[in-house]
Amino acid sequence: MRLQRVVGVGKSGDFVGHGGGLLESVFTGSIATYTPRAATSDRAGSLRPSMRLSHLLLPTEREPPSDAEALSHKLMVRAGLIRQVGSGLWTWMPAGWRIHRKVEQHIREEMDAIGAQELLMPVLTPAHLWKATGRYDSVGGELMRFQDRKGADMVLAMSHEETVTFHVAQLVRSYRQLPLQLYHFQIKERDEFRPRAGLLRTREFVMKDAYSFDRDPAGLDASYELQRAAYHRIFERCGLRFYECEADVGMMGGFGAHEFMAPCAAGENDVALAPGYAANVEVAAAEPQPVPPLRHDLAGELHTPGRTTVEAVARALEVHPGNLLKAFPVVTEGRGLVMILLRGDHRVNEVKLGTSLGEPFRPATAEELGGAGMVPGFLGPSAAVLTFHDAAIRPGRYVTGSGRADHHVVVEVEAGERIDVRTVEAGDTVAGHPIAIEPAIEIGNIFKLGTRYSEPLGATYLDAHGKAQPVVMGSYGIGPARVVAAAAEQYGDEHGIAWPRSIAPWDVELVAVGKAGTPERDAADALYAELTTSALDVLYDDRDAKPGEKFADAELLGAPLRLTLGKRSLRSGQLEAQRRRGREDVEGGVAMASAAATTEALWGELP
RNA sequence: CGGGGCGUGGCUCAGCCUGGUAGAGCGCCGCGUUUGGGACGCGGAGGUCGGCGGUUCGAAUCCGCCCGCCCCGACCA
Repeated sequence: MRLQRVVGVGKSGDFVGHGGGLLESVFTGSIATYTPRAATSDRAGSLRPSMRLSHLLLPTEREPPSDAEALSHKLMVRAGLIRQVGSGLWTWMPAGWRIHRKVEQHIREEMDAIGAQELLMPVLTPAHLWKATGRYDSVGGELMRFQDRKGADMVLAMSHEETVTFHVAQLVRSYRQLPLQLYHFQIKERDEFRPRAGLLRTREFVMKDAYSFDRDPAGLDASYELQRAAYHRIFERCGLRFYECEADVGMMGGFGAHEFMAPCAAGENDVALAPGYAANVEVAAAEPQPVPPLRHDLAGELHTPGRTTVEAVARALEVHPGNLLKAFPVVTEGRGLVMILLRGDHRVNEVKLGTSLGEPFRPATAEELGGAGMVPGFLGPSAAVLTFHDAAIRPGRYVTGSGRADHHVVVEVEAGERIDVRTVEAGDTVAGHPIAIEPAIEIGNIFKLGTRYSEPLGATYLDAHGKAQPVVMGSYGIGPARVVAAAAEQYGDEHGIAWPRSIAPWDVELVAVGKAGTPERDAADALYAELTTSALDVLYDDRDAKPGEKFADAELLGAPLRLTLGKRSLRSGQLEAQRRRGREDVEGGVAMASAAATTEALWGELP
């Protein structure tokens, strides 16, 4: 079962800041301290339970920052959750940090539940660890490097494989100590080329990174599966729409990876989706859409003056672009000039191409093509150059560049070896189902690392036969800030953010309509006091502001339930209640006499 | 790093072309009237106009260099 929620570190539900007299600073709320709370599966963490808005630093804005484009960026700044410090650098304001901490806590509880142990490793890291694994040189400008006052090379960790493996190398000696899983929440520093979209891509962010250490690949498979299942529970608890998909292993190295993607308009990854299938387009493979056969009357060499693009040639010859072969010349270190042929209507996927080639490549220059006797714009298969055909190229007749200017030629392509390097397109099929392509933000990933780090860092253990074996590792990351931003993307509307209840900064916002000293305000004060003893965390808007402003701020901040108490309530004995998701009024309201219990029940039914 | 855009009070912006006492709305402070969807009146506070240099009698405005921020691309977990 889940951990019991423990509350009670804080002093009370209220805080009266400086400036109040002695009498005023006697707290005005009830004693929320040490109130036992029922464990609820999608509740997270222990935070100061309730709060008066008049004492909260919540810098809401009527207008979004002029440079914001992504919905989450606009809304999170407007709602007073985050403020920018520099490019890709953000401060979490108090309300926003509550959300972040709730996400962290869901993650923490699920990591603990699979037996992972929390520790904390430093950001500042001696460079020799990164030199040992080769990443000091291989990673590039994203890794922040500098020297300390003694002149020692240092890095700011962008990930902690090196550090955690360093410890395991020292501390784990025996197979009896394995398997082992360690994790922490720590700042990562990545000097991104281009931070963007508020929190979606930043240069500094908190990451939960977990690492598994096993005796052998079968053990890794088991650990990986534990993490995979925990990830599903975490993102479900956070209320996100998400899917797991096949991923490229990228800079982490290793031999297996899945990404957890949250679909949203501002997402910077494209994901190919079909029933039972989800894959980053960087790895996605699908059946291409068929093209009609090439016109029979075309044959041999064709005069195509000035037609240097697929589109121009197809239009001039009145054929489908898929009847052409497109040539994509690249240069690799190991193989020199290489020609990649694709169907004319397809686009090369550079990540897939890199994976297929197994080495870095760059586009060939005009000079290099000229040196090989080729004319840009009229490229085609050439016996002189190593050539690969994309998997979508079926045997048949195609129009392709002839190798000399202003001429194309019809060629017969036969069956043969293929590599899959094209970008899949909406409408291609997987197992007969057409795929859709959707933008998404990566909120987590899991990698099978194998011995990529344990070998260079000497992380070995003695097996039952007394023989040294490298520890087999996995690595598992989640960016809580991206989880928060993804929720804002998915549940934001023109009024603000309708948080899933499990990560909302407060469970309920109580809006007092009526200024201080009125009977309705006194009633609201009393209700707040009562609610602070319930299982719910309440934000009490006790400001002397216009009702419209309070409602607008409540909708911006997005507590899943809003209670309103005003004169009407005193007359009717009913509070008004509105569910934030869909801005839907609770029919009949909530009886003041049993407000706490009813509100808890209502909250329990929210998404 | 390539292309584009922008930097004027806490926020959104005008003023710049055509040089001449720094403006508006919102927000903030005070007083009053208001009070169920971002009210109104009166009075206030707040800005080295991103920085440095140049031109000029005079620069937010013109010129040069630099810095910062955003978007697209490249790149990237």
